[in-house]
This record gives sequence, C-alpha cells and structure tokens, in this order.
Amino acid sequence: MENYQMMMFNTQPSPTPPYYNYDHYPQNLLPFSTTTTYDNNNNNTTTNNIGSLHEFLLSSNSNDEKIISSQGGGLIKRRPEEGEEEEQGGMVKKMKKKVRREKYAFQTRSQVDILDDGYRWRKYGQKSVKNNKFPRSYYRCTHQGCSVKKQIQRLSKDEGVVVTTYEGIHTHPIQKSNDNFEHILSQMQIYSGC
DNA sequence: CGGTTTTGACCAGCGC
DNA sequence: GCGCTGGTCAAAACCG
Repeated sequence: MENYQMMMFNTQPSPTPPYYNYDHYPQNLLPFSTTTTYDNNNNNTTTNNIGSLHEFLLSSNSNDEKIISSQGGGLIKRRPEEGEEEEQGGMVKKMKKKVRREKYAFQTRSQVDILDDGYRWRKYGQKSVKNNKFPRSYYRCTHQGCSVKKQIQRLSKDEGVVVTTYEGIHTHPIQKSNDNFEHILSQMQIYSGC
C-alpha cells in the first residue's frame, strides 16, 4: 500500500496521467495511512493512523480549520460547515447568511499543474497570490447544475508541489469512462514497474 | 461553431 | 475611509 500511496502523489507528465479521484475510491483503499495534524501556526500537534479519507472526514469534528499532511504528501484542509461559524459581534448575521461549504485541499508532488481527477472543469479565473510567484487558477465543474469549484496553485517555496483545493460536492457521476479503480491500479503498476 | 482559456475589471472582506 | 487581497465576471481570443 505504501508504494501505491507514493505513486498517487508523485505524478509524472503523461498522455494518460494517473487518476486519483477520492470520491470513487473503495473507501478502505484510500491512500491515507498516517496523518499529521497541524495547528494554525503549522506546529505539529498529533499524528494518527487513519485508514482512509472517509474515516478522517467522519472522525473530524473540530470547528477549526485544519491542515492534514498525510504520509506521501497528501494534505487536507477542512473549514467549518455552514452554521458552524463562531458569533463575532456585528458579523454574525452576514456570516450566518453566507453559504460556506466544505473545502478540502490536496497537496501533490507533480510536475504538471492540471491533475486529472476524472471530472471536467472550466477555468474562470487566474490571480497572482501574495508571497507566491505562481498564479492561482480557479476552475468550476462544467456539469449542468453542479457548482463544485477547485483552485490550483503551485507552492513558491517548493516548486514541485501543487495544491488543489476542492469546494463542494459533485451532484453527478464521474464524467470519464476510464476512471475506475482497475484503471487506477494499472496506472500505478505501470509507474511503479510492477 | 461551440466550448474553453485568457485577462483586465469589478466587488467584497478585512486590517490599519 | 483607504488600500490590499482574494474571488468572480465577462468579453475577446483561442482551439479542435
């Protein structure tokens, strides 16, 4: 499993890049075995054995935004769900009305920025970001009625790392026919030389 | 020709 | 109030 995990996060440019859509993984085979939790100051707080992303999402009940770095380079950032905001003076009403959805970020070591997750995306913006020489790209899912967004940004301090942030949940099946677990496995075997 | 990308403008939130 | 920053819009350009 450890080899698979590394393959999932270390992609190479290819006509048929590895697929790693977590929503469609068998939940017990997600590439998360060990996670390290950091607080807002990036201090290491805990290290846990977590069998899968699914388990992590179920077990995570803190209202704080978290950054989770998994063995192999995965990273998850969780934000409070709608209605979880702390009340802060005059901001309460606005915060309550504002729809905030779950946001998860995956940190991937890759030479390519666009990592194929099986869904079709349309780019709607690009911005330069403070303290980062690489721009951040904004994408929306092209499926009708699906409002999932993602952001892609390469780290300035580690140019080999791409951070993909997903916001929202897809309301439809995956849009590419060859995105199944057998395909993922065969891709990993090709790259790992098995 | 339809879908996607590019890119400058615009807007909202936040700190000072 | 003002400036900075992040996020979105939308028209034009691009591409298969």
